[in-house]
Amino acid sequence: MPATKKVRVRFAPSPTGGLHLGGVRTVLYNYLFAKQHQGDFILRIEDTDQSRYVPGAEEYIFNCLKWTGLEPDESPIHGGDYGPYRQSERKTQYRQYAEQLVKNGYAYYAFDTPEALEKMRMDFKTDQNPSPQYDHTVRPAMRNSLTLPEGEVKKLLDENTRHVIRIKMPENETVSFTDMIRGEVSFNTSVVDDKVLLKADGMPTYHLAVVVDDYLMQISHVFRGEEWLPSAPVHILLWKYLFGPDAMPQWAHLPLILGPHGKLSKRDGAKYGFPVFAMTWNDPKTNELTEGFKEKGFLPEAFINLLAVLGWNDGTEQEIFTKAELVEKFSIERVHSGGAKFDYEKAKWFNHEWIKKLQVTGYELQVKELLENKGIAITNQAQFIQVLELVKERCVLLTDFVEQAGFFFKAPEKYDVDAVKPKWNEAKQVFFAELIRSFELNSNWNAHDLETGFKEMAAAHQIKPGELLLPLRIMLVGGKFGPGVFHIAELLGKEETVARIKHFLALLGEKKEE
RNA sequence: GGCCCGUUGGUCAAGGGGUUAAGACGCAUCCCUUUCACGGAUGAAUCACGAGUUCGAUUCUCGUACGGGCUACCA
Repeated sequence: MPATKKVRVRFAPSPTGGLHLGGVRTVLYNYLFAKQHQGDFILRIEDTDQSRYVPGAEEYIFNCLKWTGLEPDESPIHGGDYGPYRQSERKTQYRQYAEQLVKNGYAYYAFDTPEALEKMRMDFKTDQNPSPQYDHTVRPAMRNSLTLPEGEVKKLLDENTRHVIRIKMPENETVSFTDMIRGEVSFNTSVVDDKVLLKADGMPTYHLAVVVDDYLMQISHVFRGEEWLPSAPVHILLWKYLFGPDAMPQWAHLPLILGPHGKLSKRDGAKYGFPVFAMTWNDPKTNELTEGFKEKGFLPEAFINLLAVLGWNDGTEQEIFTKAELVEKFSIERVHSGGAKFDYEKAKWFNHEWIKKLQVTGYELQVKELLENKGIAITNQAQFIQVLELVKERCVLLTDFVEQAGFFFKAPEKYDVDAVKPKWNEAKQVFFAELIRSFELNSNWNAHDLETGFKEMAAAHQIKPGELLLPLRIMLVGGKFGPGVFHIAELLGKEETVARIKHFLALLGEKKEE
């Protein structure tokens, strides 16, 4: 009996589409647990259902893991000693385990056609039992190696008749196990059906494949979504029959992340306007584009932070965690057992906190790209960094930088003239004309001196600074937003500041004449 | 329908027989800021229900209700 098995955990997605929040959180918890215990985190691709294969989905999953910084130690592309890491490439090894189960009386061949199964469901359907299962009560009525004479079974097998292998669930046994989150969970085998283990195409189903692969890959802990809880007894039994209970990993079934009406879905995201996928997913079949958290403007640091505390906390008031802190503090026992509704407002708050917290060099490249996509070119790198520093506390999403920082590098296209015009007068016109001259002669171009000079001049003209500040802001920014006006002027530089004032004055002149 | 899991403000949640039942998001009001944010202060809002155990239950037990998941040769 291994006293301390090396920690080896895995995330096992099937490559069928976008990677949603719940999936990323499962990755996160697995990753954190592995790193905390100096263990390995493995990515295994569960592509046993060829009918659901989606090209590009696997590569997409890798990209998501890369973006979130939760990269596996072993995977189809990272390699490792327990490969191959795609179940489709492991196909040949599953059959022997299924046959072994048959030989030992724990499983059987079933020759029922899809039509026969359909008929069974119709025949056994009652009001009390609207969806009959292939279980110990119906299997005597079906065509399988338990009901057919031995000779006929052999003949069918020899003729290569299409068949599956099903687990033979005990009629009345209690299967129980300790879930690291929920404590003891138990099931009566009489209500669990005879799950197919090996499909007619020779591929294993999830149930056989997870157990075999987790064994072969020496997985020590299985953390997966709560939706797997009902099939846990099948897996427990398979472990017992195949490898003995001592080899079995420890289990934890993670609570679901809920949308407004149940399990969070892509539909919820579309309907309520928030992303559900880590990164944008382009479905090659429908060509449908679903925006992800990355493209929406989330920082990976914020994304894993908000996911970590959706269902877990360390018992203190801390909410902002770095990845390193999470590795140190995470504990699977403190994960909630109840599902958590996803709150997009709070998610944005996390991102805002991270934008403020992080060095701007941590995301300047992405912001630059966003600006360039809007036709705003960055030429002065030093100025760019200063601008980001100045406006970052006003940005909740990375995409907000376009509005908050864009005007520094490209003059506004639209001006909120209406905010100025009604109160415009000759005195202000004179003031700004003089301001231009004064600015042009200025040799101390910094926010503080600019402000003092501006106020002195206002006093000389007997105009309250407040009445002049807003017009100046509109001239430089185009609207009523942004940091302090003189900080803006400082970063804009003398020439650009003067040019924008002149331009706006000219604009005002035109409008006046209308 | 059956099985399983769950239930502390609108949301995330701490707490686990005796508490003024933390904190965060969001919301409201005020302060700061002659813009918008940040920040600060204050406020409204919670233990699903019913029994039982107990001197005392939000906390333990049992029911009920509600929510969710599963019920495929999908994962």
